[in-house]
Amino acid sequence: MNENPDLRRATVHDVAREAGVSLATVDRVLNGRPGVRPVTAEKVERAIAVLDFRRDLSASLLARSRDLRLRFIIPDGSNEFMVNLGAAIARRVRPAAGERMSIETSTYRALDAAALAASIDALEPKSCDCVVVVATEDDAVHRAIDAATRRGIAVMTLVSDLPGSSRKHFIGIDNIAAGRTAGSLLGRFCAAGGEIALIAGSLALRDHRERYEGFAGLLREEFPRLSLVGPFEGHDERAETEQLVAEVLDRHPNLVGLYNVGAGNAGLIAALQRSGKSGKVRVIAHELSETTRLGLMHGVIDVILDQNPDGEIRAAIEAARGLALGRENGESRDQHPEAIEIGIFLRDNLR
Amino acid sequence: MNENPDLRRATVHDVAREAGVSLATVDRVLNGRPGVRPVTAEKVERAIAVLDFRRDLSASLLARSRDLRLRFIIPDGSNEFMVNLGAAIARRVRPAAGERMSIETSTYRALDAAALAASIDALEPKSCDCVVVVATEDDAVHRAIDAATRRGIAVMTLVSDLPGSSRKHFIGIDNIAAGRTAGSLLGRFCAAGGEIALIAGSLALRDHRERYEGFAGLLREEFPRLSLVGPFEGHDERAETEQLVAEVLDRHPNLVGLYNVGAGNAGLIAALQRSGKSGKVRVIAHELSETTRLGLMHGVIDVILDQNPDGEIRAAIEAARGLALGRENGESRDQHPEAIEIGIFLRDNLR
DNA sequence: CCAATTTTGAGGTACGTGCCTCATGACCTA
DNA sequence: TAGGTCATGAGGCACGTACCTCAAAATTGG
Repeated sequence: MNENPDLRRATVHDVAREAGVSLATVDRVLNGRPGVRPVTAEKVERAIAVLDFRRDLSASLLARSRDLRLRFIIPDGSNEFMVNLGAAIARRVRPAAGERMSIETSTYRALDAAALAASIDALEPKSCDCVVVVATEDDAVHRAIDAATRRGIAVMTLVSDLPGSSRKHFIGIDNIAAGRTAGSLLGRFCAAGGEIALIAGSLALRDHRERYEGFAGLLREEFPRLSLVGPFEGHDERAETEQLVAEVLDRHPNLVGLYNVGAGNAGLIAALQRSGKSGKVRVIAHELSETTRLGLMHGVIDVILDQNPDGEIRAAIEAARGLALGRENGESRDQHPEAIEIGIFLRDNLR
Repeated sequence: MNENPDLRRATVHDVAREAGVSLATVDRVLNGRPGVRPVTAEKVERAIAVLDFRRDLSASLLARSRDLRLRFIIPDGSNEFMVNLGAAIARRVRPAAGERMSIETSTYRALDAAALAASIDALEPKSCDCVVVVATEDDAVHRAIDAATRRGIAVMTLVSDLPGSSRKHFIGIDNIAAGRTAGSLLGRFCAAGGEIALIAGSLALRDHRERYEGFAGLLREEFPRLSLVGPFEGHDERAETEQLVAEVLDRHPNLVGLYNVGAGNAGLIAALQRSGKSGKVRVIAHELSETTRLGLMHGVIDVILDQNPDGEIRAAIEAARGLALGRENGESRDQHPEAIEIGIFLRDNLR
């Protein structure tokens, strides 16, 4: 049984009384308005700390009679994962509106870093409080993020990080751990030993590289009876991946396992089915989608590692609220958002 | 790019205008106060539907100047999972307070259905809006839940459901799917065939039974080369489970896999280590905890299926907000909370 | 049709915060 | 010391909803 000691949370009035100043001054400090001597501001800060005052976000947004404006910027195109991500965002628009958050989405041509940077630069603080971007590793993007931060827009990265920039949070999975998990599973699936092939989209992509490294490292450490073939790059293209996998299967007739760290799963599935090896080779791939779901159902794919777009979007929205609360305040009382878990799906626990 | 068509959400004022009644009448309808003719109420309901009016929960709680009161009732005792569940609740108390929700927890003696029922009966609608219980299958509990619902307290079940009662939602995993998933993994781990043992706490427990059935069914359907030994009941006791597992390992020297659907993992691990078979038998168990975490790290356990207490608590809180919004309204506009995913953990993706 | 009762309207105050104006006080500089 | 700038206080209105009172209107029963 928990009894709450302070039944009522502290309000700005309490802070004013505790600090021995007027409400107006507290307001000026809280909202970063000018005209407060450092000494006075310090008194207010102390009172805030003493009373553990936390601004009531709902009342705050109510008073401003404006919503917290959140914008997602994601790559467009046919990448099934990004489409799912967009759908996950759309799914959250209504519920978020109920909590006074308006969500907008814009897209940029996939891999077009300049376009992404331009999109970020176009944001004005008066119409956007927080932006969440699926970043590509690029200097222009890096600069755009820093500039947006300076303009007072909170920036977060999603799925793929841009460490070193002024982004407040990264929302996404640990791709090295994902690679190791795939290795751990495949190692147990193929206990008898043999060859395992690794397919990637491009090793220039940070997430693909990290998955590969985690996977290869784990096999080396724990399953010396398994030998790694590849990595091969299929550039996340259906046709190219299909041909690539067909060739690999052909050249390595005793292949026992296959790990695709990238996209292009439709091609992978087609090649496996065509070769007649479906079900005989253990297969792990990434991201739940219509395609991979079917792959699981038909027994072509054994395991899917998934980023859980819904969870990521939820975490992003929650983190945005957190940032909105602690903004402008001297102390950054932002807690890190919960880490995104790697979803592991077999045919039997498909959601 | 999404442009919001109706920039402003509808307010009670809009509803009053649309319905051609006064604000007071709208208020009476919205909050179920008496003194409104059915005809008039109908007009208001129509206006609400037309404008897609949704009460602003934050403003509502602000106006009432009281928080949404949520109570969790969970079993006490040494069950590590329940302790974790309690910790997950505690972790959410502060963040929830920031959204005007006060959370309290009470416990009852594990498996003591009468005590649970009494706890539920003791709740008054004026000090509790919503209660979340880890239910045991019992008629008295069933009745207590129905009575609470009649008193105007929303009830939800957590972890273990009580279907047929008036509980609004069940928050928990699909235990049949969990059992099937375990079977699917163990089947692939032990592709060469052999004997697999199943340990349960008690088959009288709904979740244990369901996991067992899912597991056994899947092995039968997909892995005929594997034969199931058991189920054996260890009553979720450390010592009893340890002795049980030791006996099973002794009597079945060629055992290739082991699935524990219940608790008592400390005993399981001890028995495996003592027998010298740790690492030679593939092991799947349930619930991340200090114990099972160590089991994973040391290679005694291969996979842990987890309920994700944090996710469950979060879902429960979100669902409670949803119920608070739609209460008293004629239409039940409650959407079902997201299903809880079965977490799958190996040594390599421990969170 | 009158009286009793029920239904409805009008308007106020409150919640915690944001934002505005205006007045007053303190401080500095010439 | 006068004139100016800057810091601070006092207070009000707004946001959307809850809840209250009081009066006016509509409906009902006899």
